[in-house]
Amino acid sequence: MKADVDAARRTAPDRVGVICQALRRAIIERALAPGDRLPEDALGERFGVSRTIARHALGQLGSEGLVELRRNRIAVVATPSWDEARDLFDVRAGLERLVVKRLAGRLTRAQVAELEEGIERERQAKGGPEPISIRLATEFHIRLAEMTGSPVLIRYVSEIAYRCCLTLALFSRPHSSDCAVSEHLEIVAALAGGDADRATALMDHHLDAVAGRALLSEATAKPRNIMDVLAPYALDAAPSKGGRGGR
Amino acid sequence: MKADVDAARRTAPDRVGVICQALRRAIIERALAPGDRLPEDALGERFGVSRTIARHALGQLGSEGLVELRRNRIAVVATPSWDEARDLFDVRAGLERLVVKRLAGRLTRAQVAELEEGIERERQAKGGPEPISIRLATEFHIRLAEMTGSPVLIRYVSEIAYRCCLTLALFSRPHSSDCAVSEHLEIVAALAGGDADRATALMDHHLDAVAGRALLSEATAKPRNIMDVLAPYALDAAPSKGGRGGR
DNA sequence: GGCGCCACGTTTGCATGCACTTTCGCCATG
DNA sequence: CATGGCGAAAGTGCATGCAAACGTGGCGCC
Repeated sequence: MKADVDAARRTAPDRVGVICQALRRAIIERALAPGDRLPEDALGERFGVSRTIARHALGQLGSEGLVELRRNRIAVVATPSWDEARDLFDVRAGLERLVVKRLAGRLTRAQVAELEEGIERERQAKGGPEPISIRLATEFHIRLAEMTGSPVLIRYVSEIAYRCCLTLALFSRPHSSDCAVSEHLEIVAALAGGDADRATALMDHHLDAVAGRALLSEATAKPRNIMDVLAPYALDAAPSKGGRGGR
Repeated sequence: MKADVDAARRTAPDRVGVICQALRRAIIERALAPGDRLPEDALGERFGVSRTIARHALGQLGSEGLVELRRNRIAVVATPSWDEARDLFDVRAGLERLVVKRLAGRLTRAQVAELEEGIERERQAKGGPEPISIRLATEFHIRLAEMTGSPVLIRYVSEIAYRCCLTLALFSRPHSSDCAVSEHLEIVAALAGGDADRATALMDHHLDAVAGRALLSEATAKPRNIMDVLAPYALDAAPSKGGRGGR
């Protein structure tokens, strides 16, 4: 019955999902940069699982476009070309238009509050480390998608948002997410006000602006020890050191 | 370089992909119906591979939403609910609008010919077995997406088109794809003529019509999920526990 | 006769092992 | 000094083995 379900949940760690999420986070916060190598066994060792699991996780991320898988070769964090980046942002704009269309005038007071709270966190993080800002900004868009209640939309927007982060890591200049806060606020205001046209226009402009800021120059990749970078992300996933990790 | 790539291709059977494609086709042609069980070892035996590969393929299809994976349980072909079906068609319309917007007025003569040739095949198959018609109609939409040259769009449209086939298998009445041929022709004509507005309108109408024919009402649906069938009967019999399982 | 429990077969979860491929350092050669 | 080939090391591709979990049939108990 209920207890059995709970027991099943407790004994169902879904380690593949945990690793995927950890890697996604690492990518979104730029701990992992495009081109970084992700060998199966190093990954497995880091997360305390066998290659089988690590391999599965890589397969998943590969199908999401975050990781490049080539046969007989080490998986690497995807390195989108400039064209792909433009394409990504373009499709993303289309998808997020769908999101705001569904949301305009339909947000509950609680949802608006939740969004504004998130934006407040963005504002507070503005002075702090850039990766956090990027993560928070991305989470805003994903939270928006989640509020549509459409599983497909949620999946696609999340996926493409992560991939866009990847392109930002490649092409953007340092202070590229400055105005995101006010733009996010405006979008929420338009949504709360039920002005669908204004909301879509704002969202379009917002993404255009992000893409414009992002796709101007080309940055240089900086090689380093990827597995060390992963350490903090492995902490709440690996069985080592009993450090319980919520989430 | 080119030679290396070719060599890699030759020695790269990519059996996971082969199995995925086979299953996708089986689903699209209704050889596999929602709820059908897909045990790993049966699959592996059928395709001459080990469970490892079959498992990988199932994971892939699971992330595409074609297969339902529950921990420690046999994978089954996905059984979308009526709400999910509506959502699917809605998002699909949005995506395909993006496709026609990109394509309007940009199709080469060869591409138009290719599309019309495909539609001709659809017309010829009209008298034949229904699964073939469905497959051809779906391939039209996928081919359209492919012509955008946008990998993301291609992936999303393909995926969602396959999933829509699944909902058709569940909810549609026998002769539901009759008018698809003429509607497809009109869309191609509008695209070739460069009339983006008309093309999007036609595509909207087309998908609306397909969804309408398919999803007429919840009442006409013929759900195969026995538990769902029983739900109304359980209402005055069961104590409470309206809890729909899963996910 | 109905109900609950247990034990068995089936199926998945995961790790490991082996074969094959790629990569890279090293040495011989021009 | 540059270069080309070779061999070891590293890494992936895949199958198989074992343990745990699920579902089911049978049995005993009420």
